[in-house]
Amino acid sequence: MAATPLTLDEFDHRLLDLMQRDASRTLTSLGDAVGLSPSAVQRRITRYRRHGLLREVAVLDPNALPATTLATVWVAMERDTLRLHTAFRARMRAATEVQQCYALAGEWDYLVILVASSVAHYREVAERLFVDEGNVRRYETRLVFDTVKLGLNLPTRQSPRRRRKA
Amino acid sequence: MAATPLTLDEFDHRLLDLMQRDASRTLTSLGDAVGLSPSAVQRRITRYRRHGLLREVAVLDPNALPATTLATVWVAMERDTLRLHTAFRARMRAATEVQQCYALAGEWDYLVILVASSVAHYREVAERLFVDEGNVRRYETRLVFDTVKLGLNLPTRQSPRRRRKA
DNA sequence: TATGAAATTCCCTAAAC
DNA sequence: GTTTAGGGAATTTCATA
Repeated sequence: MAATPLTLDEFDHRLLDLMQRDASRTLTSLGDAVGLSPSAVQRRITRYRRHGLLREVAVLDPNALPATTLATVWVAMERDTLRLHTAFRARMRAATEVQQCYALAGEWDYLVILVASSVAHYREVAERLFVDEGNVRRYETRLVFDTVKLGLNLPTRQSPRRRRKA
Repeated sequence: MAATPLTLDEFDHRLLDLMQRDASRTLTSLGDAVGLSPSAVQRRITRYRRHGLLREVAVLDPNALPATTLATVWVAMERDTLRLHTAFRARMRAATEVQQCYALAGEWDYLVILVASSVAHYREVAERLFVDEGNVRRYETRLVFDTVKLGLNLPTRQSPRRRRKA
């Protein structure tokens, strides 16, 4: 999916940066910020969407929601079979409680970030996701007691922006 | 911030669920989905925003972006001083390379998810965030080589939805 | 092949009920 | 909560460099 190159110019970088912070801005406001007409902005955004580069979502503040239990889990698989990994990944993608899942290099195969409505609910989910299927050799849970920062902003440039001072 | 209770009814739960998946839907479309008029939907969304519960952001597909290096870092602090923790958290929130930061229970104090444009860039960032300040006792990095799932969807209900079968 | 300006349509927003 | 009406934004069309 989304194997298209899609060349980005400076306008694109600035637009994507702005939209990752706030996707509710109007085309006019975005255009003013980058020096483009609303039409031009809209055409570019349409292109991002068509290429599967961009989607818009609502982000909720976990602290405004009562009884939200977050947990981080590192997972080591039993064997390195492609089949087992594929099944595991499908399970992660399908589970609504899984917020994020990353394949890692090193001692642990995966990092999973889970959300549940209580610790009891978390145990239930962990049992279902990591024990019942039998592919998991070992997993370790660390409960989150505070979310310090929450976002998904990605840099769109190849190199970090130059700073005045190193 | 956002210490308001804010009672949610079934309409709210369904709306928040839909918007976490796709925030670009129109009020009419959302209203049709939950059985409410566009105006009613709009009033509710306005309320979410006023309470700081909801914001809208654009999410980019990391696989559509070349040269995106993701890394997970667990961090143990030198001492348990409130002052040191506060400073650390402020640094995490300020750094654009930090996608997420969670305070953990157990052996490690924090889990940080970082994004950089290259491994070299990552090293530079890690040096700046975890070494230069001197509050960090130990940190361990695991590079991400594949993003299996990426989202921030939170359940808004106290209990998980009942299933037909346990 | 990109742009910006104008016209149209549609949606958001705020009334009144 | 819904229906209504008005203003504003998104989208299309068009002329242009």
